[in-house]
Amino acid sequence: MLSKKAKYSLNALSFLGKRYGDGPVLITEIAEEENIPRKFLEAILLELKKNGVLGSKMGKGGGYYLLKNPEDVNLADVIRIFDGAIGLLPCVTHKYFEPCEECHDIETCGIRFVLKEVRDITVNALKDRTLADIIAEEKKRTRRKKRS
Amino acid sequence: MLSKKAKYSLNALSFLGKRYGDGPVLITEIAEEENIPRKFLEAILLELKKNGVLGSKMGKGGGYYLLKNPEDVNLADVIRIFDGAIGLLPCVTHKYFEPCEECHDIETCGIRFVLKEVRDITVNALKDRTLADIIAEEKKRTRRKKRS
DNA sequence: AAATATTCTATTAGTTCTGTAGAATTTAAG
DNA sequence: CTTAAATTCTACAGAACTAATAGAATATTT
Repeated sequence: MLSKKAKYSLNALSFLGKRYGDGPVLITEIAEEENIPRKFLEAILLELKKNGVLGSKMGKGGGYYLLKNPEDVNLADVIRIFDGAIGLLPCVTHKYFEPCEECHDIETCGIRFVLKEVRDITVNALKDRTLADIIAEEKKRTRRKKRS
Repeated sequence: MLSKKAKYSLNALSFLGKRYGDGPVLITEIAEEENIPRKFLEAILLELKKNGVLGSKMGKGGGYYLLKNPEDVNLADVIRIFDGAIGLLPCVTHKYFEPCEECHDIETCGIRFVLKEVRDITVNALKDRTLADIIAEEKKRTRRKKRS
């Protein structure tokens, strides 16, 4: 399961994705529109900035904005910022690698091998999907709903 | 990431899978062999029994044993027992379904649709893999290592 | 009856998660 | 150069969850 931070970050990024190229957007506006606690959102946006996803402008007329095109922001990268590794065990990740204490031999561990396959499948699925997909899907469904 | 309970359960089940058909195995033996805290393992095995994965026998000569063939125990079912839903959001699961509080409209939510796709991919990968795969992989790697 | 195991009930220390409060800093505009 | 409007930084706190332990109760075999 995603943490609230990771989930809220997807909400905020989708919102900023729709505004891509329009200049800074206020934290308050994002918070109100996406139903995210204002102060909590502050920390989230700051973290996204530190990780090179968002840019910001301080002072009057300031706010946050997406740095990259929505189709260049994949979900694996975003989720990892807040929730860390996507794999189910530390020993099947690259960045957060750590051997299990209880493991006899990491080289022959069957659990590790099988869960590594699962990790690769999931990570690839998340890497293949971007903010642009989320935005496009929402637009498609909204249109379809309005027509009926 | 898997909880310790889920991880330990895979260790214990792999161990019991190798003993499938040999009758009850002592908690203590599993705990020692798999480096799992004895008392903690008790709770895990009991949970696996309540979920129809293991059988047990009390008293002298008792212990735990796998009820089904290792190739009929898939990883999705095991993981769900301890860690609940595999999907990244409550709104993309069946059993643990719950709408997000912050969501405007669950029917048009793009995040939901995209993460539902990812969920299905991951769940299918876990359903396709069983205790038999873990055991076979471990044997293969142990043989290969011994030869060299 | 004794020995051996599982089963049940409670508890606890530590960590993480979600969220809040308030002060400090930066920027734009008048 | 002052004021208003923003982000940024530091600190904290309650709630929930995790990992693990302790001990008594129950069941089974010999």
